[in-house]
Amino acid sequence: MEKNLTARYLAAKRALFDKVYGDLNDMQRQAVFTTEGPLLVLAGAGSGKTTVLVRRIAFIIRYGNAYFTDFTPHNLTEEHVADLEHAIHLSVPEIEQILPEFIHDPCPPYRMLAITFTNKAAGEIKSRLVTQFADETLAGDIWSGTFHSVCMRILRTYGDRVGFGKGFTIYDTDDTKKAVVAIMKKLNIDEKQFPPKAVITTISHAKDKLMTAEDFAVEAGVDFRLSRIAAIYKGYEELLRASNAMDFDDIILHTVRLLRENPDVLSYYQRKFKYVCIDEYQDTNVAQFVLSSLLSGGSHNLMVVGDDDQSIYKFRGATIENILGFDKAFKNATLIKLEQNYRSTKTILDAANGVIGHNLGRKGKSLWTAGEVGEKIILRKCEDQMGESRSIVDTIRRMAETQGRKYKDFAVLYRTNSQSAGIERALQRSTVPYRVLGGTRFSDRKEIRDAVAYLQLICNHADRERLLRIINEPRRKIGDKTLAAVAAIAEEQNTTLFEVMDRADEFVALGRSAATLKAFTAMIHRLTSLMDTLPLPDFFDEVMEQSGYRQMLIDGGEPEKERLENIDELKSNMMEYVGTTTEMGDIPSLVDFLEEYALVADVDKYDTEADAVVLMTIHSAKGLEFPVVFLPGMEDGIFPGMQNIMGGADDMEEERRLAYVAITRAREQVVILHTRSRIWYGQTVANPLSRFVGEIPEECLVREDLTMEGLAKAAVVTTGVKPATQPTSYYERPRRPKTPVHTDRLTVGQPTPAATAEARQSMNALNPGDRVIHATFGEGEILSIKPMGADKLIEVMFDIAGTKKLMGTYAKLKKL
DNA sequence: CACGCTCTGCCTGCG
DNA sequence: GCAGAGCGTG
Repeated sequence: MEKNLTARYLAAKRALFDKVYGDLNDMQRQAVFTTEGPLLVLAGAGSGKTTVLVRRIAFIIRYGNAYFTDFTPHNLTEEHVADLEHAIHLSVPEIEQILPEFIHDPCPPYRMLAITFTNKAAGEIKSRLVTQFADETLAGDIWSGTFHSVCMRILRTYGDRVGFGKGFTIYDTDDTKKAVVAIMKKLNIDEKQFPPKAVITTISHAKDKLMTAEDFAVEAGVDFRLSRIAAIYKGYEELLRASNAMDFDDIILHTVRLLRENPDVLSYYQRKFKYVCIDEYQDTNVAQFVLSSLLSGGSHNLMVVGDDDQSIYKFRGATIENILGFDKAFKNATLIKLEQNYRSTKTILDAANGVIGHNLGRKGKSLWTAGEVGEKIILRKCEDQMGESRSIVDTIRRMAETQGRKYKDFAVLYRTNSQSAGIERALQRSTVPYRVLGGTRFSDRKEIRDAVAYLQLICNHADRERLLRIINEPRRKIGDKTLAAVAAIAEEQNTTLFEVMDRADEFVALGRSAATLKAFTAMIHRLTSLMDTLPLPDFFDEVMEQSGYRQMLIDGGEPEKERLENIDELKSNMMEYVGTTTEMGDIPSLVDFLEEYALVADVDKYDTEADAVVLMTIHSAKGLEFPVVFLPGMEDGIFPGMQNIMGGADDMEEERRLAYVAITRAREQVVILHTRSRIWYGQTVANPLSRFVGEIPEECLVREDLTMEGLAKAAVVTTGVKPATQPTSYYERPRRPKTPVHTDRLTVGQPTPAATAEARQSMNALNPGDRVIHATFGEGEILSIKPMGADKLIEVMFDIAGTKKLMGTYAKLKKL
């Protein structure tokens, strides 16, 4: 009897939770309610991944392990259980009033850690958490951020334990490159034989795997190539140490080292974090995997969300094995798959499933939808990249007109940034508004880097790379010779460049340059003393004035105008930064700003509001969705790229995942484009259709041929081979079609140079119902007119020749 | 030391 | 096809 009551109580409780979370599907709900132990949520594209993540965090904070716990109050009565059973008929808000009685071991917000990859994702999680809680501060207490920001928060407290001073600097990829090149020069290593880019990638991947310079040297052994890189790695590490700086990889690496080497610190964080959640787990590398296990090592409540099929960042160190081997790495892990897709049509999902199904190394998911079949995927062949670009613009214009779509409904996603140029040109000629994402980032512009380098040097005089960057910018007549002398003295005295310059008059070797060098350090000292007395933007103005940087740009005149504007833009970023942070109470220091600046990428991110077609790489489109997606350049040699065709099977699988990501960005319509021939890196190539397109089920596709050949054939089909010599009796007798003929599979085209403005004009004047005359077919009546590319498909019922479909520009119809 | 010419090499890119 | 790097000259 007692046992029965308990069972009824638990069932009633779970039914109530199920009803309140009824807006989620079964799998999503299970993920939300599973709070204890390692949990892997395999979330397919568009399956509500972020929703689950956010709702689960909110659930744990509010109710703890309320759903799955078998805990029952000891004073359970028949009456109470009956009440609970009846409560199922109440409304959701009413039930929510009851739920607090089931709270079991809830988690205080500050013991919750949520890690994402991008600032954008972190921002989205934060804002969605705020809407989950009425109390904003509750959401604010949650530790949520990127891997790097979370690690920085830890390193800011304990950085000294791994040998970094308080104000350590973060080196970005450009600083790293300069440093590595400098080391290579010093070690006399030929840049031709060892391209710095490859060296940097190798070092970065070593760091991703938690390999130190010593580890790397051991692994390299006697291998000539690797041991040279090991030497560079070692020199680079020493340089970073001397500059009191870390690169991005180091931020993770040193945090792991800190936790591994300091049991007290590890134990503090393990006790602190009761729940750890990692987003985009398929993108994690070895270091991040180790970090996740360390931080969650106290409670073992590690939840990871990801999609092995969307792992597209192997090239920057991600190991798909983290997600594939999660259950092996964490015993008793729960696996939940989210396969219901709320984004795309059935056709799009069938296509995506068809493609990804060709991969072997995957957990195996199959997306499905309760939604509609939708439009077929258009597979369009164009003559060249010009035709490809134009047809995209034409289709956008047509769909905007006929389907009432907004421009922001369209995205053009390509494999490489270089593909954007042609499409941009076509868009520029039209009136279609567009934006291009990617390319040079704001923070990568030279003037921005220079300006920030001044600030960084002011904060950290030891910063060698930043000093070298701006020492002669503007020109101060401090050339390579002088700097080499300074560097030599610094080496000998085992001190920093700045220190030597500061005491330049003490070194005979510096001779006449001493005064110039001292003038420079004096300026930096002067600015350093101003640092804490002025508000940040005013201080920045002062730096730009005293350094002469602003004057240099002004003197540069018209060509430097944009740079000057960018400097002002940076200042307004600062004003914004000061404005937002002071609201939260702290007065932001220069150090705070620089850290934020190093960690937070550009502000000029994708703005969903502006009504414009958006162009970007498939990589940057991950996580986004659009009603209509164009995929130009679907050709073997472009996508998959040549280097992936030559590479191993793993590379091809990654490339295929990228194709999967591309297709699943679309909600309603995909247009795949390829060309007969195109100019690719200055060479004319005729690529075969992408192998990935061949993996899409044929019934998902509808083909269009806009090549010259295709158009010629279409013209033959619609207007007859040699119309003038064909007897009219050859054609069937007049007959109205019983049902409108579908034009789907008809090959249609855009106007060729032959299409004169005159032809277009006369075509535009035509309407269904008009009587027309054709050179060959004689008189007839227009049944319908459909836009096709830039042209029109006109269906005419001729009195003698029967019903024909004609391309407007070829048909030369005359209105009667 | 600054400018201009030629040569090369080229995918994707968060923090 | 184009941009950035490197080299040579005024």
